[in-house]
Amino acid sequence: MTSGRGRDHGREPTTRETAEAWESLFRAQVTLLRRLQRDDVWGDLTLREYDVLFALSRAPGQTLRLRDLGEGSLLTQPSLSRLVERLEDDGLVARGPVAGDARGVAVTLTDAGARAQREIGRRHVRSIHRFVAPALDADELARLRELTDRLRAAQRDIPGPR
Amino acid sequence: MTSGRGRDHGREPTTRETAEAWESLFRAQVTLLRRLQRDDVWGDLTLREYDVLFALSRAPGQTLRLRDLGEGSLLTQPSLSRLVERLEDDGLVARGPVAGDARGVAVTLTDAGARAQREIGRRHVRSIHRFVAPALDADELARLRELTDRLRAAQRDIPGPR
DNA sequence: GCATGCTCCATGCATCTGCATGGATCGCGC
DNA sequence: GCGCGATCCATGCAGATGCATGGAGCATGC
Repeated sequence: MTSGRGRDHGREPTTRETAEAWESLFRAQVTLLRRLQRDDVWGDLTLREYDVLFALSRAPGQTLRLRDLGEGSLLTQPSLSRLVERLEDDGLVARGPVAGDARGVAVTLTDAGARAQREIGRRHVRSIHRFVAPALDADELARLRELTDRLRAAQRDIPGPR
Repeated sequence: MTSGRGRDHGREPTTRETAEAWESLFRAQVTLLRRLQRDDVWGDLTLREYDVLFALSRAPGQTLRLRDLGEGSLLTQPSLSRLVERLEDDGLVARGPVAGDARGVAVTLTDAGARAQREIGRRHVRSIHRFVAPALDADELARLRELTDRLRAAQRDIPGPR
């Protein structure tokens, strides 16, 4: 009897298989992330600060609510709140009101912030290429991307602990 | 002309392809890690503390030098040093000398530490299965594991920034 | 044998993070 | 229009983290 899952037709993985695949993914990410962080491409910013600037650079109007910034963030809400405060002090982002919701805070990339993001981003992608390209060819990378995309996308449909 | 890379015969990926694959891997790990951390399986420990106990549980004699613990760790050397200090205060590990090197510190799992690792580990792998199994079938997980293993293994051969 | 540079670990200190909480606003039922 | 729980963000505070540095032992050359 097959399980009722939609697009997924192969054999259901065992607990061990899921654990081993997750550990491999986890270790690969940790190893690579540490190398990327050590690479001298970050200027005065940390990876987490750059990540916020990057998210803003992709957003329409280079603006996001604090809430939405927190969605894919590595930080908790209070930490993100203060990180944005520091970025504002450095002139890289500006905070403003959200139309139609007086609780919200809209975070916008300033010109200086956009410049910083572009410069760091350019160096960062070269750094990525240096570490990733020797390991996997184009087809393998496409497959890796597809699998990790699906892994992430599936999380939307799985209920949380609460 | 083909590049001189050994086992890798496919097309060399572009900078864009490496960056997009890395971002997908990165986001998947962050998303999943946050869900795993929220899951109530950790008792009094943090993920990083558990990770140290886990590494020790796999080591011969359940013992590792501080230096080796740091290899795959998420922490810097000083932070790891203090984390181990806390674990020792809690009775989960013991510190001792290293035979033949008076500089070294050998960290050993205590019985209580081994118990804690097993209990948390059991809950943790169930948690992993819950989040991963709905997303990918057994073949896909095996493929994902192979790709991430190779990605990580390749880092040994790539020179660092210094 | 000894000087010199390197490795391993610990510690002072500033900063960052998370937890708990609070204040303001929103949405919804009535 | 009003009450009440939920959402959004900020802040006090304790603890964890990283950077810079220091001290002790090791390894190498001479």
